Amino acid sequence: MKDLMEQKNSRRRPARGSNSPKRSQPLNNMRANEGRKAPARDPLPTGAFADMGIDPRINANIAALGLNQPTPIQEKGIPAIVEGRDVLGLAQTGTGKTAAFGLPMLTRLIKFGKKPDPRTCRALILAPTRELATQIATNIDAYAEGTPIRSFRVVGGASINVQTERLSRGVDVLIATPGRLMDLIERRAISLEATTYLVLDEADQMLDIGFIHTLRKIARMLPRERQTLMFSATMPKLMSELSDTYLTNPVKVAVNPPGQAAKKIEQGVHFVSQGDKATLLAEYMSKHTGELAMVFGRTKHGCEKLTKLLDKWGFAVAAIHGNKSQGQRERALQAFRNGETKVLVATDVAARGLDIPDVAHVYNYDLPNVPENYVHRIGRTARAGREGRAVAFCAPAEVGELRAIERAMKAPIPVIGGEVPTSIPAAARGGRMRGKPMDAGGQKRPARRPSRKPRNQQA
DNA sequence: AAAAAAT
Repeated sequence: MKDLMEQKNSRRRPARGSNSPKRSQPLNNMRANEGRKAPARDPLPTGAFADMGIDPRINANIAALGLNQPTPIQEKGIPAIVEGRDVLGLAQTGTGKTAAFGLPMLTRLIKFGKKPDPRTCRALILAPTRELATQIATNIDAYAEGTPIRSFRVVGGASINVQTERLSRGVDVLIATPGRLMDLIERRAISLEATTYLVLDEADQMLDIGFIHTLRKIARMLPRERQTLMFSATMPKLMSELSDTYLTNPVKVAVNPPGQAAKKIEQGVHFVSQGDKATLLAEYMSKHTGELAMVFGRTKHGCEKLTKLLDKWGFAVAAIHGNKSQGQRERALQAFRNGETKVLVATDVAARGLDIPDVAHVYNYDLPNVPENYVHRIGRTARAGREGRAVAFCAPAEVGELRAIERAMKAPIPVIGGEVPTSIPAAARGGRMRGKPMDAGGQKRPARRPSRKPRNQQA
């Protein structure tokens, strides 16, 4: 199967296959281990993951990848999943989620081995964006190398015939975005009747109207007797409703308080007029040339415009958003991962989950209109224990969004530049109007607006 | 109100 995925990708030459970024560190660890042991022996299952019941072959693979020390979510989640329990995981990406569900699930697939029938899959992983599905597939392949387990990724924007053809042989692990999967189901290219493992990744992003409908339809096609793993960064009401529907007596695992950004990210907000944002961005980036930066815009069109401008100004820049072809999206991401382009301009399609270890800066060129997306966006930096910076550009019209973000994060973002727009009452910024609640009333409303509303006595 | 996901 790998050949198939590779085949599809190999139109572009640059050695792709394992684009695992975590290669460099791992080797040290391996050497350290070899030193202590007789060389050239079987990779004996040792270490924390083996103790949690992970298959020895998989264990050897992840050791080679440098995964030795389980992250909190792995530590809590893996034993439960190995046991066959349902799990509800509250965690952002970057917490080791993919391994947390991937390792134990693959272990079980090996343990209860049986080949998949044609046009069936034994396990299904659903993700909200194509790039995320691709990333998960890459990781799963790396974990499962040398085992009989075969995985395959199906997403939109790629030839459906190739996918149909591959599915005709059946697959152990299917990684999919909902739309394309539904299409394949309707074409009878795949049936979920024998799928006894379901993983919903970034589930809260799949709650959107239109998405959730497809999700429910898909979920109905799986057997009731199955193991379901659900991961979400936040837990809105609809989310817990969903988990009640799909999970049976789940083990709940939460790592770092929901809605809170990781700590190694140095954050700041710079107030600036909308028209001066591009120049300001160029200034910031010029101070850190050679370092990877992600720039988030609000609209596809806005991202496109900004990309052209930055390109004109000489930045090595690429863009990723929903108006680009899948090929362009993949090339942009690949070039960014390689460091060929230092700047990636993106809509919220890239806000979640993407794991690009070298991203040093996140610029919120436009503030997100969904406050939680701020946390996801800045989570693209400071990965794998590195440091990262996140700068938000706030135009006068965006102050409302800024406050919403601060409320969601339960913390103010330090002001690092520009003037706090004057239309905002001073009390609301920083000062927090301590002590005296009402007596500032006079200046709270900035002067009284002329008539407009004939309302009552006033005017 | 915007973006994503099927063509």
